[in-house]
Amino acid sequence: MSDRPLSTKERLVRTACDLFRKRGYSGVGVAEILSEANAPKGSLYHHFPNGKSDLAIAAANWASDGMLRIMAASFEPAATFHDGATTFCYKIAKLFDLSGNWDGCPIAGALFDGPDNLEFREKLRHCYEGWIEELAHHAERLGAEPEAARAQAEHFFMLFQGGWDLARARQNSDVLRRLPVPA
Amino acid sequence: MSDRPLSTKERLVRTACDLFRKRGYSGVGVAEILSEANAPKGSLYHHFPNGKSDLAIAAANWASDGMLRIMAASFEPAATFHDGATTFCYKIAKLFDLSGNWDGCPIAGALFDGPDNLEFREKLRHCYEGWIEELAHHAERLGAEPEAARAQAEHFFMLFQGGWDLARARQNSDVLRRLPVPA
DNA sequence: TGGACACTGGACCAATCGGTCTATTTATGT
DNA sequence: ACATAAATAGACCGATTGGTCCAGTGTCCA
Repeated sequence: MSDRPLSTKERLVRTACDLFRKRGYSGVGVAEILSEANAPKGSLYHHFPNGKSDLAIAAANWASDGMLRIMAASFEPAATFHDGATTFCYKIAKLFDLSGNWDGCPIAGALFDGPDNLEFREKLRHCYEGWIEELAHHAERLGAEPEAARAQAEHFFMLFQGGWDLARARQNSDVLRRLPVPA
Repeated sequence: MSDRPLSTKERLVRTACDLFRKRGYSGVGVAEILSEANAPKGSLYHHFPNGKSDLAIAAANWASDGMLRIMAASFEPAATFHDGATTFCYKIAKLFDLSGNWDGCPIAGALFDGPDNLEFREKLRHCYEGWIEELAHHAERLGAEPEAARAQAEHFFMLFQGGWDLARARQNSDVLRRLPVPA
């Protein structure tokens, strides 16, 4: 929570992430990112030689790291996977509310309408797999067999992603809070 | 399965739907839709006076109706909700494979990076709620209490949407086929 | 045969797209 | 103080964006 002013590069990554989450990769122009971040065009192409797509990857990685931290903070103190999942959903729902009920998953926002570059998609897919691995790690730590842990992780991942979609469509996070209901 | 040639309007709706599912609303230009559909610009603005956004709504509605038909075909012969859900997932996975492993949900493709027009989003949200209602209807018909049926429907909807996302990220439909696992 | 209307074809438009390039300012190390 | 590099500032570019407009074509009914 430091208040030190952000560097231009950091500002670019953060605002790009915000905007991509709201309107997707193709839905946001570089001009808008630059004006929102108060940065000139030269800076963007200095820090990210490949321009928009580099920026999108940096934004996704930054957001992915943040997501992994939220996961860790939710699951580490939890007694069961279900408890951790519940905490996690509440945290995400809270952030969703703060964002004005419109921020989507930072990976999906870039992955599904980004450039049809294979390497690009592979990088973002890797973020997803990282989330699932983190979930599986906690599931295993909390008692599940390796194979079952992975299944549990994937299952929760999908439920959570779909819940995010529905919350976005409704502009209402309630559904996220009711997510990990015991069957 | 009739082979009668499609009208220009139908061709526009179908190709727009296909393209939006692959690359999202902003990711596809009208020029590309027109060339893919072999239609001149005049036809588009004749059939859809508001242009791209009208076309997107028509495409989403058309796809939504198709989805409802697949749901009906999957759940009507089913003995339990779980059976119907399994059939449904297999059908969607099959279509996903046929599409080249990249077609996303037709509603999400337009909803999440379409124009920030309120009416537009409301129309697409309505499609989602229609799917959930259809699922809830079958859940109730197959024995669930109304409230439980609705919860079951929403739960499956989210799981399914998230599964679709993951299948897309991996370009592999396997995860869809394993979806409605018994807890 | 002629008028009405649905539809097609495509030229044309201002605005925006992502990106390049160079000049200038700011920091850094000696 | 000076040299070197990092970073900023923004003019400029061709291509593409969604959209408008109108002349032409086809079709159907009077």
